[in-house]
Amino acid sequence: MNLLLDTIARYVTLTPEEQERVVSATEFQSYKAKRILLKEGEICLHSYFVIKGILRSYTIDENGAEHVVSFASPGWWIADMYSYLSQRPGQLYIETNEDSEVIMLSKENQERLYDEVPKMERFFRILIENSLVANQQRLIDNLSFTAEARYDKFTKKHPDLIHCLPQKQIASYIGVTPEFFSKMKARLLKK
Amino acid sequence: MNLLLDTIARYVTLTPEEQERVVSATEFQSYKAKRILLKEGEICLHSYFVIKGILRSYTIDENGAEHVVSFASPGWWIADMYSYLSQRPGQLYIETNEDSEVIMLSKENQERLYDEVPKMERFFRILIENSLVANQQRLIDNLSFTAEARYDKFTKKHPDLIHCLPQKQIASYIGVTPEFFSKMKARLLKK
DNA sequence: GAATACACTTAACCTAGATTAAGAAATAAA
DNA sequence: TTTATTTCTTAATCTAGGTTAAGTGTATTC
Repeated sequence: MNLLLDTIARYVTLTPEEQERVVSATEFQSYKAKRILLKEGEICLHSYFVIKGILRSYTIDENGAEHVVSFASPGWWIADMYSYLSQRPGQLYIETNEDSEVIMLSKENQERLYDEVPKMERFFRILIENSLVANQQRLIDNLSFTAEARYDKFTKKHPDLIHCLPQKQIASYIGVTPEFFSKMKARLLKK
Repeated sequence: MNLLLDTIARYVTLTPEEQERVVSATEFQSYKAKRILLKEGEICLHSYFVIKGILRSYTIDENGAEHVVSFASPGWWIADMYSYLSQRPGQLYIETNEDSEVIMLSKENQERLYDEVPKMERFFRILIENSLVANQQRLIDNLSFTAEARYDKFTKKHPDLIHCLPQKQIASYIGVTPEFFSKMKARLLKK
């Protein structure tokens, strides 16, 4: 449970009472591997802060192809932001990759927290700023780099994830098919 | 000058004194068409709220190709978010498309505003949430849709912009070359 | 521990979109 | 009004990455 408070402490300083309010606004939960927490068309009622394991979010397009939107390892949040913020049906799936533990925060409780503990509004503001920057960078990378360069960037940025994710998920994240990814990897080994 | 206060009023309610603080934290500026406000390698000192005209942000990749990251028409903000938030050299250019008027807000003044007028922290939090959602959607669209579908979405989402942007900028925004864009448009006309 | 499903590889062939090049239209500049 | 500069179009050719298909691990299930 401390991972959350430690993460918050990196951005804002909470009093013990404020920490208590944060804790009581959240809910602990653990899930088996391959458990789907959210499906397309559902409303994303919680955002998840990962304590243990790995979650991922993805869409399935009209041809049935899966596109990974994000991975979340311990210390990171995951949600269908559109659906969570608007409380309307979204397009994302959220699924555990392995046995996982999360802390759940509902939209209501988050809004209540903003009023009770204004520092939490700052905390989340900064978190979202960081997501926005990362996301924008990923967009730029997709527009201007080759698949090989994107893979290279991914391995450097997430050296830990490389080993515990199935290749097809990495392929999907960088935006290529598993077949092409496999071919590309073989090509890279020859160098 | 009222466009800014009106926009803010859509999300939070400010007292007259708070409005005054907002106004005095900002600075008005007008620019001729094709004026570059920010270059790659520079620090983005301000974020710009557009009153009149159109601005755009873009990167230039290693092959010299331009990639439009965003357009801003009246009522919208634009900045190199990475550089603005971190106050480090960024990779984006920001340029006026036409004669334009903007309201400028520096990072310092924005942070001061957060403390003086906490509602402004909420305002910007919501704004950034919206950007994040839009940006994530654009990423998904790039991964799962064809260029034609992305163009179609763009025309529906920004019917106003279609007519006042050079085609090559629209092509760049949706992620294709001007030549392919031209071919695609001709193809669409035949239907 | 056989059976089934799933992840990964390889290879032949295919296509959306890129590149190159050259001309036509439109803007701007002089 | 002419000249330059930039934008847009068209067409031929090329390529990064997709598709299809078949085969080889490797988990998972019963």
